[in-house]
Amino acid sequence: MDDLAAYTGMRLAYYEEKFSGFDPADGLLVISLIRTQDVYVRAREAYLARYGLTGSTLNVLMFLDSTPEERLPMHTISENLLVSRANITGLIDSLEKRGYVRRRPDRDDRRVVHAEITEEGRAVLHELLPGHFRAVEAMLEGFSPEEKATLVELFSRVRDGVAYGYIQAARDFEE
Amino acid sequence: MDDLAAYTGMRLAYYEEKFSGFDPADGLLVISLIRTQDVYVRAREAYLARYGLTGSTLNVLMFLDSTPEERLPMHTISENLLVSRANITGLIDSLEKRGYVRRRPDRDDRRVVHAEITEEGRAVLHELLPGHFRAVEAMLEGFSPEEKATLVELFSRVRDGVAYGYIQAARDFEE
DNA sequence: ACCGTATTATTAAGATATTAATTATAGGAG
DNA sequence: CTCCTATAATTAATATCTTAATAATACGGT
Repeated sequence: MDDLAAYTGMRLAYYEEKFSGFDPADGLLVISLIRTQDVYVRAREAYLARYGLTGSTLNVLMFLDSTPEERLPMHTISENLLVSRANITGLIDSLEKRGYVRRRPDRDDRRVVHAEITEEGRAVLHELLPGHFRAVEAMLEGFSPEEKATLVELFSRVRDGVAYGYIQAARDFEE
Repeated sequence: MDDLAAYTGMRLAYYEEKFSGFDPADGLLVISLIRTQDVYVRAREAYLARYGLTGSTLNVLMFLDSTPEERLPMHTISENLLVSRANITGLIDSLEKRGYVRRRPDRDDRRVVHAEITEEGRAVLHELLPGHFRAVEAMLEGFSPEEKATLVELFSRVRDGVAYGYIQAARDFEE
């Protein structure tokens, strides 16, 4: 048991007693998920900070870099990256200021603004990605392909559970 | 394949070609982790918003509610919840304003300030927790005990991987 | 007892995110 | 053609979190 389990164990035993029927295993799973993402994201942020980027700006650059299209409308970036349009406006502002992306008007629809990665953007991205990929591979080198596949499948089922369980159950309880 | 995989598949195939040796399975795993936590956290925030709380304020209330001690020093809360002390100051400010917690001076060390949950804090917490626990159980009802245990163990190994892989590899690459 | 170093909590400054309001443009119903 | 509604991006207002600076206190070595 690592200190996460020791810490959460105390809380979960308390709530198991107080709300009989609550399974501490469920609580541990949820806390494990959140802590694991937190630990990973913090490590990644620390690495990206050397290049003046954050996880969010990296996501935008990678998305613009890897799509077949030359450029993409703001709302497309927003929808794919699951962040608000207002936030995309700010992220593109930040990247544009450094010359990593460019804004372009849409040919047909004057409401639409496209964003496009520049050569400078590609340069910094391709400078940092090898270290990033190597880090991810090192992080996961202890996992077999089967274990990785299991994890991805379980993640997918947790997301389904959120949609068809968490939200629904919370609504039921409200009534 | 859900739309997460469809979306990430495009990116990952691109980077697999571009940086040969990068395993798309690793990329998918990392994106799955982040998306899964994101989906869960957003659903939880939506539920907690009905009670005027956030995930962070809930964590503080649960931590103060479930410890054997009457009250806890600010720095103890900070360390256990893995957030900065400045942030704990703000969260306790916010909860104190609503009467859910109380600040108390330390008997011996005048630098130390303790926080303590109030009856009002316990009342709102115990009002929302049954729905919260029920939601978590509903979310995970499709998982066997073995699958839950597997997931928790794999999470633990991912965290180890971050510590001994991601950070180390990033440092190596830097030199 | 005194000094220099730790540590605790807070405040200040800055980054990043969200929702709601605003402005401009599109596009369909009549 | 003209409204009316919908959509795109931005701006404004907030909230939350982080790091760095600050102020008060503690404590060990001499």
